[in-house]
Order: sequence, then C-alpha cells, then structure tokens
Amino acid sequence: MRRHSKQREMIVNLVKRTKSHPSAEWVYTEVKKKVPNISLGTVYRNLKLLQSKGEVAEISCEGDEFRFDGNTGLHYHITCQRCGKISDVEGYIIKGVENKVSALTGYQITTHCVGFRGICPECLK
Amino acid sequence: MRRHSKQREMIVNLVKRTKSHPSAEWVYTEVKKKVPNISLGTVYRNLKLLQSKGEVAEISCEGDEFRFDGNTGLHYHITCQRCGKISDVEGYIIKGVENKVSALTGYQITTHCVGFRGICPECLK
DNA sequence: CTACCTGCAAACTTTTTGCAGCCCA
DNA sequence: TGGGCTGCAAAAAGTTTGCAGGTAG
Repeated sequence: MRRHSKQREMIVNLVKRTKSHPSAEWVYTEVKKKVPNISLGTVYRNLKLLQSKGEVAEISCEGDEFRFDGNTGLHYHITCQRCGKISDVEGYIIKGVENKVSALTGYQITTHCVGFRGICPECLK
Repeated sequence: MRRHSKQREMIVNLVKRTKSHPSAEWVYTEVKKKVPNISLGTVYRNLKLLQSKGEVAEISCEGDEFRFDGNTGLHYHITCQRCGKISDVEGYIIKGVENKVSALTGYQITTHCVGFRGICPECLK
C-alpha cells in the first residue's frame, strides 16, 4: 500500500498552503509549473481522494461546488461580488445554531456553513 | 418589448411553486410534460434571465451551483446527506451577523446564506 | 513482484451560443 | 413589422474513466 507520490504530495501541500480556495483547474496549472507533465485527471483523482480522507474540504454545503479548502476546521467564507475572490472570515463562529436548527427541523445535524456576499475593501476604494 | 411567452411563464410558475429546489434539468423535464418540444437552451436562458431580474434565486453563496429557489426571501437550507433532498429551514434567521462580519472584514455586505448538512427525520427512522 | 499511481485520451455531463425562423405588441 | 423569443444543434467547459505502462514498498 503506497501512500506518496510526488504529484500527490504537491497537490496536498498546495491546497493546504494556499488561501485562495482554489478550483481544480487552478490547482492543475499551479502544480504544472513544478511538474510540467502532470495531468488534469490526476489532479481530480487526488482532490477526490484527499477529500474522502478529510484532508481537504469542499466549499459549500450544497455540494456541487468544486473549489477546495485546505483548512478543514469550521470557518466561514465571504465572496466579493466585484472581483470574485473568496476569503475566510476569521474569528467568528455562530454558536448554538446547530442545536437550534436540529430542534426546529428534526434533523440530526452534521455541520453547517455560512457564506457572505458583498464588496471587499479593495473594490470599495 | 415583449414580456411573456408560454414557455417563460411555465418556467416561472414551476420554480415559484415547487419546494424542491430544482436543477435546470429537472425544470426542463417537468416543463416538457406540458410543452413537449421545449428545448433545454430555453430553460437555461430563462432561468438566467429570471435570476437577473431577481424573480428566482440561485442557491448557495459561492455561486457555481445550479439549483434554483422560487423563494427569494432570506431563508436557510438544509441538505440531507443520505437522500440528498434540500429543504428550507423555516422560521429562523440569525440576527446581526451581517453587521458583525462587516465590522470584522471591512466588506460591505449584501447578503448571507446558511446551509446545514445532516440526516433528515425520514432517513433517521 | 504487485499494488497503486500516473499520463493520456476518450467519454460524459452540464451549460452556453449561433442561427434561422416564429410570434406578439 | 421588428425585436425578442424559440428550437435545434454544435460548441465549450468541467469532470470522469479505461487503459497501458511506471514506480515505490
């Protein structure tokens, strides 16, 4: 049972290191700079694998989204409607929502996510 | 300047009426039952148009999602991880978050959305 | 050796677009 | 009658998969 390959390692490191919530395509072109003959298929395969191992998380609670986040801890996102960038909202977690919604809906809740939309300070200038 | 067409009207009504947060494909097959020769292109064109007019909203704050919601007022969603259905969370809005996050990030905030993941009561049985 | 992993390319799925004709204000 | 709207089909974009060969353990 093999664990490592140069390609896999690069992908993990890249996704964990970057703050930009990359798409598969972005990861591909980025890794390609170091490993020029990597294939897109490999990137998808690895992202999926890493995701299933919980080393990397998909953004969004609805689930058809293909942008990833190396930070798998609970935190929220904010998207700038002007320039499209996605950032983390640091230091703010809403407490008690899961219990409240569980009581309200009867669901057994696993997780929640929160997203904001607006205009970032740079674009406001 | 024309406003109505049979197809458009059917699409609006369908999306506004349904609670199931439909995908474009679902809308297509559903409308097809009444208007058999409607084309998928028309469905996409209309959903996009309605969305830009604010008559219908896309689910998710990250934006690559293609499921729609006829209820454009602020409300949250919950997805069942077992059966995949998406429901509305009724009667619960978190207050003050937008101001808080605005202060925290410097963004001018337009909206926020909240999603939950869990197992629905039916699947828990 | 033998899994597992990779690159490549083809297959799929989902969404967008160009075009010619149709239809309503 | 004109401009928007439609159906159709091709194109584009995004994701998955089969295969043959390579490589770490």
